[in-house]
Formats: sequence, C-alpha cells, structure tokens
Amino acid sequence: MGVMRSPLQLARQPAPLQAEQARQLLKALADPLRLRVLEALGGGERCVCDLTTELGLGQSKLSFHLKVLKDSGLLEDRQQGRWMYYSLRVEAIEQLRGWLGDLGAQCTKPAAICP
Amino acid sequence: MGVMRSPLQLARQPAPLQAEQARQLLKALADPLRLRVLEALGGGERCVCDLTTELGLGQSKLSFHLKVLKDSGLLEDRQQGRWMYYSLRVEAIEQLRGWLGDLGAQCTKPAAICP
DNA sequence: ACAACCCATCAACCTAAGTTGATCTAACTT
DNA sequence: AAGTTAGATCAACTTAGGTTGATGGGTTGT
Repeated sequence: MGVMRSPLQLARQPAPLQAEQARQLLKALADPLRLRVLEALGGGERCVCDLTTELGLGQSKLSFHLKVLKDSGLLEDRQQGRWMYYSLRVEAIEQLRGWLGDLGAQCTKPAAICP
Repeated sequence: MGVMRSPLQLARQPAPLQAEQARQLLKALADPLRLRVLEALGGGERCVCDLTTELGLGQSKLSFHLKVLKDSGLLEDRQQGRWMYYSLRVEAIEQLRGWLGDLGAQCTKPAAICP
C-alpha cells in the first residue's frame, strides 16, 4: 500500500527531499516578510488577524505570503469559526535541514584538475 | 584585534547566522540552475570551462549564477593561470543548517488563543 | 434575514531577477 | 607583438514575483 501524496504535500516521515522540493522550500523561505511570519509562528500557532496587527501588514499582502508558505509545505492551516490558524510544519524544516546536510556531506572528494 | 569582514563574507567559525544573512543564502539556493551548479561542485572544485560543458550552459549565464553564489557566501573562487576554480564553502551550508535548526527548535510553545 | 467580520482571491500595476549577445580584460601561446 | 583563450561585465530584453485596492464567500452575532 503506497502512500499517496501531492508533490508539495510532504510525507509525514522525514523522507529525503528531492532537489525540486528543496528548492520550493528555499524559495518560500527567501523573502524577508515571510521570514518575519515564520518567526512570529515560531511562538506557536497564530490566527491571521493576530499576524496582521503584529506584523503591521495589509490583509491581502499577508494572505499572499501565507499561501506561498503553505503551498511550499512550510505551514499548515486550520479553520476555527471565522478564524484561520496557521502553524509551522517543523517536519518540512527538518527535511530541508537534512537535504542541506547531504549537500554539504558530498564535498570531501578531491578536486579534478582542469587542463 | 578585531576580525574585519564584509557583510556577506562569512566568518571561519560556524557563528550563528542572522535572518538577513540566512535569507541571502536561501535566495541564492532557490534557483534550479544554481542547484545544478552546487551539485556539480559537490564532487569537488571545478573550473568554469568544465562547468559550462558539463552543464551545457552559455558562458555568460553560468558566470552570472556563479557570481550570485559567490556573493552569497556559498562559493569561493581561486584563479590559476587563465582558469577560475570554484568550490563549495561547506561552512556556509553548515551555518544555514544551524539557522534552520534554531527556527525549528522554537516551535514547541503552546498556541495563543485568538478571540 | 441582515449586518459585521475574517480572510481568500482577483486584476492591474510595479519591481526584481534571469537571459542573451556583445564587448572587455587578463593570461597564456607562438 | 599579435593572436588566442578563459571568464567577467554590460545593456537590452523577458519573465517571475510582490504589492495594492477591490470583490466575494463563509461565519458569527443580533
């Protein structure tokens, strides 16, 4: 019984990341505003209304970035009444960490000489 | 005697990364072509001429991306005769890994309730 | 049912980032 | 010295990404 999952919806286990998946995470992380959002969410799950006031952002703007983060797999959301709660997916971060580890682990081979 | 270094030229020790520095690394990593370059460099130091043929890239294009990677601190270069050699800076990768670790470590706090 | 509220989505706009071909410099070759 | 090669840099263009204000759908409160 194979585990069905969409390309960006990462598996529950810290399965090794492929380059393209890693790139999506990296791209999502590489924005100052989104980093602020993540830092805010480091303190735990928050609703959008809190985040807007806390970060001083327009509602539409924040919504845009939350979507980017969610689509990358870094966040998950949960609706409760009329509020949306967002929280970090630590697993995604761990996977990316693992991927970076692999990248760094390679480079111990000797150099190839050019001419 | 203080250690003089430019903002993106990272220190030799795995000193903790600041958000902005991390962001530069993330942005540099978040490109498919640059990931291919890094993978190629995972095998060790390479000269530009090798990389162009190996990756099938225009010279100008590769040069552009190498500059981005170098400016972020992910690569270092070395000139020998008329060849430029590029190699991974494992330390930068380790720093980013550390930063990701810190980010993930935060989120164990309880959720704040909204209304 | 109506009003108020939370948030996602859309379209138009604006800015940043990657691509391409050309030019320029520095280092070897003969 | 003249020619060749490796690679950086530049300007013009193209594309991708972020911003803004408006609209709409779902949920709660009266």
